[in-house]
Amino acid sequence: MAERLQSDRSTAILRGAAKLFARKGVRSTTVREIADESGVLSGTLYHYFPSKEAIVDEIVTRYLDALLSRYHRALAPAADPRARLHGLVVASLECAKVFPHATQIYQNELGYLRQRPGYERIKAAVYDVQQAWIDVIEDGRAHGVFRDDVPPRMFYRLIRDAVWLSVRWYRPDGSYPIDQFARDTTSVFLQGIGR
Amino acid sequence: MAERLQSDRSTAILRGAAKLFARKGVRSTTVREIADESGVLSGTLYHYFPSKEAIVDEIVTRYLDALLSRYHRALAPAADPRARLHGLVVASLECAKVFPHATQIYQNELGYLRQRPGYERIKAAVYDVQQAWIDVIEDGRAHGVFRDDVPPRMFYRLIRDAVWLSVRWYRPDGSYPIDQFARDTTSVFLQGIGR
DNA sequence: GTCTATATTTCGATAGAC
DNA sequence: GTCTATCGAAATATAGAC
Repeated sequence: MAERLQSDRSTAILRGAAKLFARKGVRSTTVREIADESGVLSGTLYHYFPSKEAIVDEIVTRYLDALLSRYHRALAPAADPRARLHGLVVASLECAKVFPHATQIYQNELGYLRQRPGYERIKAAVYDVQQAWIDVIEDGRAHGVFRDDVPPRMFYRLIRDAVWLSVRWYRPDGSYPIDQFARDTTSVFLQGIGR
Repeated sequence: MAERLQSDRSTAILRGAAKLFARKGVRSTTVREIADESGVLSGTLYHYFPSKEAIVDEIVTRYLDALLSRYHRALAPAADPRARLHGLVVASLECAKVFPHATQIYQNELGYLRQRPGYERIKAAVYDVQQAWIDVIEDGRAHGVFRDDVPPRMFYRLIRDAVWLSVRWYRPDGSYPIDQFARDTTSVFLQGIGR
């Protein structure tokens, strides 16, 4: 049997914590609840993580790494700004499907994380995510395929919020599969930004 | 000098609490912090409100009342679905300008409020807000001015999230005034949903 | 490596003087 | 009506047995 890179306990704790953080918020979730959800007792948590905050940081950091990795894969092959924008939407939604809880934590608790020591560690990743969108939008304007009467940052924020917040209500199922959802989202925004 | 309908202390507490709730979340805000922000000491809070939760309820209830009032004024005169959709966007953004903190609390903490006793009081108002958007969108489809290849609830959620979350980053100023912002938002979504 | 038991801190809320 | 002082509950984190 192959060795695991990470102990099962550690990942179980991260999973359980992410589920609760997403549902109730970081501050409203107690370490005892995390322990219950993970199948251990509260003291055991501190064998794997130095604090509750360290668990949040680990969840968000892993999520951002996965997101940026998908962005790079999605952006490389496509040259057309419209295809690249679609690629970012699909990559974000696929990442939200794999990490639904981390996605929700990221967009719900970013303001809270920002004013805490240790935010520097994830600050760069947050910036890179934003810049990926801005680059595509400005490129589309430069090539004349996106309208230029709306500020790029404005459009970025509109589509970002719409895509990110979908984790609050969208649940993939047979009647409305994720690829259809991604097509609809891109369709509305591409038509909205197009000229 | 005219009598005030509400004591200055009470409104000061509501203002201070809303500011902190919006920035840090309800659960992360302590009653002592609310007292500091409001210029009183913690014991005094309980002369005006029975609990911290009661303060949240009051903030959200007042906000929803103001929002629905604006919706009714905005929807009455316009018959065209496009004009009515624009009216909802403008009404929401104007309300967000007057009550920026309450707007943020509403969209950040609704999940938290939902699972608390006393949610029944605001449940109806939340439903009315949603229904106002759905009605306009379905009306636009029926009249053939909105595209019919995207589910109405899907479109409602896209535009709702984009409009509501603007309070996280949009601050009205001279270089990008609120009416321009409202026109841009409506423009993108109307072009996105149009056919 | 996991648990039991508990130390320590912080929070919401209350009591009572003024 | 406001403040001082504090209670009791709940939370994070630690100590130490096994």
